[in-house]
Formats: sequence, structure tokens, C-alpha cells
Amino acid sequence: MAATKDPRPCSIADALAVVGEKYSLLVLREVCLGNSRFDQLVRNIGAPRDVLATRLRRLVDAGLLTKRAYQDRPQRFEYRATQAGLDLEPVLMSLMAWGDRHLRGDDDRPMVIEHSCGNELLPVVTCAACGAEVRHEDLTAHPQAPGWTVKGPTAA
Amino acid sequence: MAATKDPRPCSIADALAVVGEKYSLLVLREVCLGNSRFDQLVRNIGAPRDVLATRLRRLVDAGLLTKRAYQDRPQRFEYRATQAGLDLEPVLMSLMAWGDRHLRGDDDRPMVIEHSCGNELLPVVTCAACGAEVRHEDLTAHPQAPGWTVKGPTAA
DNA sequence: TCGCGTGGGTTGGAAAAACAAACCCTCGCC
DNA sequence: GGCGAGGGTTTGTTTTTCCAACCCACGCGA
Repeated sequence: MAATKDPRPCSIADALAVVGEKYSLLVLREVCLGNSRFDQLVRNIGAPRDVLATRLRRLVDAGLLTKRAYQDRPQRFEYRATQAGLDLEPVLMSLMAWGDRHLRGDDDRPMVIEHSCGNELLPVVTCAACGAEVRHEDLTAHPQAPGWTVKGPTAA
Repeated sequence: MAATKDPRPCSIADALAVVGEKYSLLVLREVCLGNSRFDQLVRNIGAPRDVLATRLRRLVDAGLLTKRAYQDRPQRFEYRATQAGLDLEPVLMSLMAWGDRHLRGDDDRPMVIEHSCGNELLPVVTCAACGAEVRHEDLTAHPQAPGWTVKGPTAA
């Protein structure tokens, strides 16, 4: 996924250049769940083996995963998330919450996450400064680079 | 991007089936910023026009965008986010924050977002129940459907 | 010792997507 | 009457994806 052409310098585009290819985020999901082996990933994600191999190389190169042998003779490898990879988990959680809300009946959630506070996790993106939930209407963009257009009201 | 084969019922996969194709999230970014016209999108995203046209159709069909004429004679259209689309913006913001942190020197952020509280937005994913920041080590997955493997420690 | 199964991939060829450039149509304006 | 903007579609080429088959090292059981 080329960042090479995005005319807008943007960390969203940069992030997608790393994790935006098909299956990459599902790999992260699996690894965060603790499934670290090639076959488990193939089975749980449903990706073709060659594509998965490509994605894994990419994610390792990008520093989101590590590959290490969990046995020699025969050599077998496992993939684990680095801190950068783990830091994506909250993003995945909020994406999951969006999917639960907008793509499902909300009562057939295929996975419930428990938070250490004892409650079911309902992820909310908040502003670190004031603690309020982040909503579109409270945001104002300030591009730091030229070549941008930012405009008025954006809702339908 | 097929959800058709993902063997795991999962809202992350479902969400990616809708917005996981190349450029889709960048379209959302632009629309949330207020850039609603085909050309602006082409220029700001850097996508081929035909691909963009395909993405826009998909996003409209999925209910994340609306297409409506902003003038007749000649007919011209604009794309705006629905509530479902706007609800993805916090996810984009946390993805952007991840990119800022892990992909950049953190001091050359290409865009700063201002929150209505007056501070610069630093998005944090929190647990709605307890208000704490969501971290990997505080989460436990509870699959609601069969065919899952979930395992022990997941960090590198 | 022979064959079988498992884990972790690689290879080859066909099908689907992305890409770039050119094209089209409707109009407003000079 | 020609030019340019806006919003796409068409055409042909280049990449990716996909699938199935294959490979290799080993452990095991008969």
C-alpha cells in the first residue's frame, strides 16, 4: 500500500501504509489475542498462506511484530507484538466497537472484551486534556504543512 | 476486501470489509475535514479517479457517506459523512495518534487537531465503565462464538 | 525403515484490482 | 466559438491476490 503518492503529509496515511493492507490488522488482532503461529493465523484469519507470509514480513520489518524461534530442530517460529503493535490494540478495539454498533444488531456481538475493572469493555476515544469523549463537532484541524484544504461543516 | 472468508466472526473484520480497502479511510478523513468534492478528493488523497469512484460508491452503499447534488445544471455532487461515517472519526484520530507516536519524530506532526476544550487533541482510548486508558494487559477476550483460540501472554 | 502427519513456509499460473492517461458530457463565461 | 471546470467513465497495462500444489525437516507409529 503505497504512501508514496499521498499528496498530503498525514499520519493516518502513514499508518495505513504500514497496517492498511488486506489482513494486516487481522494479523494484529490475532497476535494480540495470543495466537502467534503461522497455521493459527492462516486458520483464524482466512488469508492465503503466501499473502500472510508477505504481511508477516512487512509487520516484522515495520517493527510491529517480532519473529522468534520457539524451538529448533525443526525450527519453528512464533510472532509476537512489540510495544508498537500492542499500542494498536486500542485502535482495534474502537474499530470493533464501531463495527458492533453500526454493522450488527449490537446484541450479537461476536466477541466481548472484559476490562480489568471488572466491566465489559466499551471503548471510548477521549481527549487526554479534558477527558471528554471525542466528537466530530468538537474538532478543528490545523494542518502544519501547506497544500491543504480544510473547510466548513461536514455532516450529511 | 472480502469478509466472505474470514472464519472468525468478528466486528473488526466486518468493519474492515467496509472501510479496509485502499483509500477508503483516507476518503473518510477528507470528508470529515470538509472536503466533499470529487476533485478535492482526487487531489488530496492521490487515488486514481476510477478507484476513487469505486470507493465512493461503496461507502455510499454502506451508509457511511451520502451523495447529493449541490447544484443542478450542470449537476454537481458532494459527498458528506453520515453519522456512521462521523463515528469513525475518533478511530481515525487514534490511528493518527499512533502514527504520530510510532512513525514520526513526534515533533513533526503534519496535523494538529484542536479540541473544543481549548487544548490540542491527544486522543486516548478509555474504558467507558471506569474511565481508565485501555491497555493490552488489562483486556481479556471472551469469544461468543465457537471456533476460536485465545491464548496466554502476547507481548514480545 | 517406511510412510504419514505437522509446521512453516515457497512456487506457478489464473483472476482480480490498481494504475495512468485519455476521453466524454454539461455547462458558464469571455 | 473556444476554454475551462466538475464529475466522472473507458481502455489498456502493471500489480496484487488468490489458490493449489509443492517442498523440507522432523517426530511418530507400525
